[in-house]
Amino acid sequence: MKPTIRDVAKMAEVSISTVSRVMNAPHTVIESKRSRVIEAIEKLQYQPNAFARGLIYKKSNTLGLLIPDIENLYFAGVIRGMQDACIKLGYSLMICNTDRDKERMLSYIDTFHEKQVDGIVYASDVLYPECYEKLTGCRIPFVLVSSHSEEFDVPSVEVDDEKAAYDAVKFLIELGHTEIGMIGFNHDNSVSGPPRYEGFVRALNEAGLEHSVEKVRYANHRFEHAYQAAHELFTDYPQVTALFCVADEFAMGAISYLKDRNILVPGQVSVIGFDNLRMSGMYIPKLTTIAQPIYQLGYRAAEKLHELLTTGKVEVPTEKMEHKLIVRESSRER
Amino acid sequence: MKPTIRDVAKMAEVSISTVSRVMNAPHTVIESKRSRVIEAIEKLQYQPNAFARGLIYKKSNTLGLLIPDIENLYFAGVIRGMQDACIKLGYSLMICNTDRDKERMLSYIDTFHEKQVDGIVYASDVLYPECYEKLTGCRIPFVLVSSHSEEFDVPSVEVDDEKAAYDAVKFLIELGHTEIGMIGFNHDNSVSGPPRYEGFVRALNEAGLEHSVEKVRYANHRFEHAYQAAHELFTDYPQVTALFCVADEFAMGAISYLKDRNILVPGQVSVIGFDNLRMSGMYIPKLTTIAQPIYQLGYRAAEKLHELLTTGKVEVPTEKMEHKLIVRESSRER
DNA sequence: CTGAAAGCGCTAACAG
DNA sequence: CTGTTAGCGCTTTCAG
Repeated sequence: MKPTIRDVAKMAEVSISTVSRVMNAPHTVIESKRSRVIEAIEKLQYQPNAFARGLIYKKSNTLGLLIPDIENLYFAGVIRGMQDACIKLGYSLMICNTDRDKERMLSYIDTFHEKQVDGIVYASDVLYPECYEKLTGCRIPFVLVSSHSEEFDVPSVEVDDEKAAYDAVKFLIELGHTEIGMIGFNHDNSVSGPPRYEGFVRALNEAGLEHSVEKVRYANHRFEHAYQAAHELFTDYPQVTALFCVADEFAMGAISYLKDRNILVPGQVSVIGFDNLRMSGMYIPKLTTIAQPIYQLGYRAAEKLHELLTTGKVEVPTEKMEHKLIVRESSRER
Repeated sequence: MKPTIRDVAKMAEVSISTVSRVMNAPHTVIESKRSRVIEAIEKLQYQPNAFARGLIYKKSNTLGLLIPDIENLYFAGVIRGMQDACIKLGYSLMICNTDRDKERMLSYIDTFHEKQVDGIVYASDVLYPECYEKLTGCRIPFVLVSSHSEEFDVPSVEVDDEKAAYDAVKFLIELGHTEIGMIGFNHDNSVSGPPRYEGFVRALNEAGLEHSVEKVRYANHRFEHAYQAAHELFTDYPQVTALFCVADEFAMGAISYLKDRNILVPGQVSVIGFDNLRMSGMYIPKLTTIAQPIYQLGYRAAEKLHELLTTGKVEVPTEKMEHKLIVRESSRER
């Protein structure tokens, strides 16, 4: 059996409250006893039982994270940021992969509830009403990252998707391109899909390139789908010379397709991505992209949740972080 | 306040033991009361408190995972497998990113201990004696994945690294290459580093290519380092025409270097990787590689840990899973 | 079939 | 400064 506070007390020949005190308010216990207790703790490798503590404090010092796909480099970066923030703030982290499946989310929320996580970061997925209801029903505080909600009033951290997409497309236009295509996220199961499309449209309109508005195909978060989407797009519009992809993974899928078709990037087609994944500078060609502060997004989300947990509210409920254009090799003047 | 068993009991007008019974042994309570209780549970959105339960059962139904780098696609795949197994087996998962830092591991083990995880999967890192001591001191059962230990007797799941490396290099040799280089893991902080090097050497020796044995450079798990390692290797041995990389990420880094130097892959140099990451088929050129059953490795590790937890031992303590050569575009006959 | 009561490991008054 | 004691929310005998 694992040693309990009683074992420590016995070994140190003090009462259990004294042991408890050396753990929670060391200076209130006389040196002689304190050192005996500390010694006993070390000898027994004693660790206070988090269940018993949780029962009293009604806190688990654990945060839950609901994330669509851990195998996506974007989310892996977010997790890393969150985890570092959690270390700083004293939380453990429970990560759940939702696969964008609503049932799975709902069931994970139940688990989180049962395990008494102190709060949840809800990443990227659209905030389904059912999830919102359940979360508020359980009274679990939560924040959104890489997402936001029009319907509900929930703190969030993200980039300005519309503006970022606009900047990307504007860059392509300034390069002299007039036939511009896009590979976007489906609008029905993504929250950044619509604003990124709007940014695309705004840049086009501003440049009088309305005719390109229809050169859009949608893909489902993984590069295989982007490969396929690129195939459809270039079959329908072979005249396209520049492509805006709403994710670096899509850019890689599209470039892979173009390569298979022997179309040169950036020789014949310029491609710009979105995210600036860890590997984007290593792709061939190196990806021009809109960088998101991925790590910081995760970090800030955890901080925000912590703020909500400790003060009951957040100063800046919806926060937009800066994006940045990074020009590398996959784009070129027309 | 979250509702407790008392609230449910009150609403259903029964005692708390009856409520407890409908949750744990529904058939032992009469239908009329049972339905009242169930109704109350739903109305209150009641979830039993895992702390209280844990205190009694001395189980958390939570597994811990110690992983070097969540941003590495390889580990992301392992996690995915583990998580699916955990769902099947009824565990939650607590993932911690060690960054290969021993202090960090030790501190995470303390956290796991305190949170009373039922068991731990220790991924890939070398099993430091300090960690082993602590883990056994805490009496937390654990298994290794993508790793093993010579020193200690711990269950493990991995591939046969020596054989896999041998197969990779043999493939290169059969392609007619005689000047073969390698980019490996440092031997001092990786467990698969040495066996993969040995496989390389064995294949070379078997073919009478001993002169290539020294054409090795080491890199530190990320492609930037592999890029640098490739630089050093090709500066010292420009005659190399085939390269064995012990990770796909290394292969990407090396190819990226070669590309920057205008050396064609596979035209002038053939490259073979290791892992078969999710993105390896999307790289340019598509990577020839040794596939590991990444997802299954994670899945099996969780199953093995579960076996250890429930039966107290494992049937097959050290398990090797099958690897497989996948030929794509980055390799070619000499 | 059901309720009362003990107790899991710990903390927090409360006396001394 | 320190020991005793009453719970935290739940499960589990033990009577009835």
